[in-house]
Formats: sequence, C-alpha cells, structure tokens
Amino acid sequence: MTLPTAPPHCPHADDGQRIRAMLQLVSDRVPLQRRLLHAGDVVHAAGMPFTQLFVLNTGLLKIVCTSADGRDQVVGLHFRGDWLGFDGIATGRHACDTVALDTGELWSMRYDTLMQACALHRPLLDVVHAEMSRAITRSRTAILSLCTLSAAARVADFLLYWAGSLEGRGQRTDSFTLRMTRAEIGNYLGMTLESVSRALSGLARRRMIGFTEKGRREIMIPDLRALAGFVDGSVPPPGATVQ
Amino acid sequence: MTLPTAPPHCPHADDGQRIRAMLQLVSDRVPLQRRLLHAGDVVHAAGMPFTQLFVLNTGLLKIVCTSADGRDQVVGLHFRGDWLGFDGIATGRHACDTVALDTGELWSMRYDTLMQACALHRPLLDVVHAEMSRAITRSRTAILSLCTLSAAARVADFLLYWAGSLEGRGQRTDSFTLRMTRAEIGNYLGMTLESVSRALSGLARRRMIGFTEKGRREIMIPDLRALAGFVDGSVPPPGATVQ
DNA sequence: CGCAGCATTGACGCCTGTCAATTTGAGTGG
DNA sequence: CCACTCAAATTGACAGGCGTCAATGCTGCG
Repeated sequence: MTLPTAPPHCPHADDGQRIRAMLQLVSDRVPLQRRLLHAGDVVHAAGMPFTQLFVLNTGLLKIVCTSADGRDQVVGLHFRGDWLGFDGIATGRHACDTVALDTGELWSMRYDTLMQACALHRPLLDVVHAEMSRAITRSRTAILSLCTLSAAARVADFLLYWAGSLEGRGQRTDSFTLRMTRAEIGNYLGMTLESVSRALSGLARRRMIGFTEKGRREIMIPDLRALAGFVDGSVPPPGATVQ
Repeated sequence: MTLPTAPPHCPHADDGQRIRAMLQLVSDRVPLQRRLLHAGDVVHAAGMPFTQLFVLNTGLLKIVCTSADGRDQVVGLHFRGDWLGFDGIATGRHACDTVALDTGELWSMRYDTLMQACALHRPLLDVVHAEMSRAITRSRTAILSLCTLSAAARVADFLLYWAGSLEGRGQRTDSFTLRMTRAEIGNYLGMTLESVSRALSGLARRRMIGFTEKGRREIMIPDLRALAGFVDGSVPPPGATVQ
C-alpha cells in the first residue's frame, strides 16, 4: 500500500544527519560563544544592532515581529540546528524579537568572523546560504497554510510541522510537549486561543490526537498520515459529534 | 505637525540609490544573461533544478507556492531590483513557481559563477546576503499583516506596500496600475476576490483611494498617511455609509 | 490551602466566504 | 467603426466559521 497523501511536512530522512554535520562544521571552523538559555530569555530584540548570527544547539525559540502601531505576531519557531539573526544583515539592525521558549543552548558568532571563516572554507558558506534559503522557504510555507487552511486544519498542520521538526532531529514524533500556551499557538497560527482549544478538542474527539494524563500540553499523534489527511481535506472536519 | 503614524511600509529614502548601485555592481562583476519577459512567462517552476539566481531589472513578478494536495498561493511579489531563486539553494530544486505579471527584463546568472565573483569582490557577497535578509524580513511582514489585520486593512496595507515599493524605485506613488486581477490580489492577501472588490469600493467611498477613468486597475492614493491611519486602526473602517 | 495563570466550553454576533446576477471593459472579426 | 464575446469587476443576499465575551475547571506554586 502506497502513501495515500504525501505528508505536508516531510523533512528528508537524513535531516538529522544533515543537522549534525552542519553543527560539527560550524563548531570546527568558527569561533563560537555558547550560552545557556531559559524560557523567556531574549536572544535579540528588534532595533538592536546586528553583529552576530546564532545557531540553536538545543531548545526552542520563537520569533516575534511587532508593527509600528503595536500589533505583534509570532512569525516563526526554531528548533535544534536552526540559524537565527539573518533579518539583521540588510539593515544592520534586527527587525524582530527572538525569545526562548524552553531551556537550551545557543551558539553565537560574529558575522564578520563567520565570513572570514567562509572565505577559508567554502562548504561553510554553502551551509550558511542553505540555512537562509530554508528560512525563506519555511516562511512561504507558513503563508500558504495561513491563507489556504481553515483554523482547525492550521492547528493540525502545526502539529504535523512540530512532529516533522522533531523527526528531522531524531526525536520521537508520536508524543511531544508543546512548549507554548494556547495563546502563543493561536498568535502564531492567526487565530484566537479559544479556536486553538476547540480545534485540539475536536481533533481529540476524532481520535486524531490524544492528550496524556500529564496535562494538556503533551500531545500524542497515533497516526501522522491520518492527521495529514485531515489537513488536505480528504478527511471531513471534526465539527459533528462522533459517536 | 509631526507624523501621526509611521507609514507601515517605509523604504528608506535612498532605496532607489541602493538599488541602482546594486544593479550596477552586479552587472559590473557578474556575467549575466538578459531576458525579456512578458506577462505570464515562467521564470522557474517548482521542482526545477536550481542552478541560477535572478535579478529583476524591470517589471513585476509573483511567487506562487503549491502544497502537495494542490492548494496554491501567491506568497510574494517582486519589483525592480529584487532577487529571485534563493529558495532553491537548500535543496537544489526550486520550491515554487515564479511568473511574470508584466513585461520587463530579467537578469540571470549561474549561482556558482556568482560565488566565484563574490570571492573576488567581497561587497558583492554582502549584497547577496542583504537581499536574502530582505526576503526573510519581507515574508515575516506579510505574515504579520495576514494574521493581525482585517480584510479591508490588508487591502489598504497592500496598496501601501505597492506604493512604497514604487517609491523606493523612484516612481510616482500617488497613482499606479495594479497589474493583477482581483483574484490574484485576493489570493495574495488570503481573501476572496469579492472581499478585495468590496474593500476597494469601501476605501474609494471614503475617498482614501480613487479610481481613474482608465479602468479599475489604476489606483490613486491622495494621502498615504490617511491610508496608513486606516491600517493601524486610528481611522474607523469604511463599513458605514459616509455622507 | 488558596491564588493566579492556563485551558475548556458555551452563547452570540460579526466578518467574510459563497452563490448569483449584473455591469464594465478589452479584444476580435465583420 | 461597430457588434459580438468573454473575462474581469461590482454588488447584493445569505450563511457559516470564527472572534468575542463570559463562566467554569484545572494545575502548579507560594
């Protein structure tokens, strides 16, 4: 039996390998500072002068943009191996806030130092460009989801994205803890916290996800493919009551 | 009298200078192919092998992403001086379609050739990185608008973005032609074409924009700041009848 | 033990999507 | 130059998804 639908978020099976090799390359070739992060720590804030790039070695971060009139918005989540700070290159100042959502370790390096290292070792430059490329593609995927999916489907898609990110990093994907409040998730997905809660409850009612006894932040996904089927519409929405 | 609100899209006044210098640098230092574009021409399609980067010398392009299950979405617009194709670096294949919306001229260069030129002339590398950085920031701004603004405000914001892009490129900003159908605009803004039409009509009723006699694609904006005030909520929505 | 933050659930209403009719405008051929 | 045709745009009626408001339950911590 072949896959009925391609999972929306399918990191290559060798993503874990890729990320490990990238981290190895960076730590071999670039002088790094290492910093322990705790939930709530600010890596950089909008307006700060740009001098450094960052690599998240472990943990979880959110990117928050704020408009001139005060609307703020989670525009990205970052996992182990993701790079941060590219937004500052063009203007010399960071355009957003970056905040830790969990404990972890952050690497930082001066941009000019990194470029010197790249000049000496071309594969390093390729890695940097690939990471920028990934950042661009990921944002576009987020826009696609925001514009084309219903609120419930966006929540399901978000869970698949999270699971896919863990899978690409070698962690278990059938059960994980969302290290965000419903309000943060809702902000990221362009909906209210109540809609997030209702969507999760609906998915749980349909047995497409489950909650553990440890609290409602820990999510179980028995079958990723079933969830993907819901996102692409091949499974009806969990609106009606189901037995 | 100081500005009541900062315009949401405010390219630096010297953006035109920056873009001209960038184009000059690229054409001086990198072997280019030049190609004439017409509306509908495809620059690259999703899945195509990545070998080249592109710079739009004149004209207008849209970026379209398609999900595995067939949802498609305009995720970006590009004007004179914008770079294209970064999405292909990470995977070696393009992740989206790029389609011309107007006649124009496109420059293309091999990525490896560009990198060789960058190795010889560091400012060129900085330019490339700055363009990638801008692409990341722009996508985030789009997400911010999608998630935090009402449909009518998104349309107003879109017009300001368009005007700002023209301003940064030295063109008149009080009157311009949208080279997209309502359906394309709606797709880009995450709403239906009817909502776009209603929003434009509402803004026109409020005299915040005007249509010329040449057709409903040409938009006049008498006061950018008034429109910006509407986006940030300091001016009430054009729902009710006015005078 | 009690408080404060987080999550769930229900009721209600509005924004915006859907469907449909009509008008406008552009392109084509007689 | 005008009639014809078709895509694009406008506008209205209606409904449903989701935001808003509010009450309640749950959990962790002082």
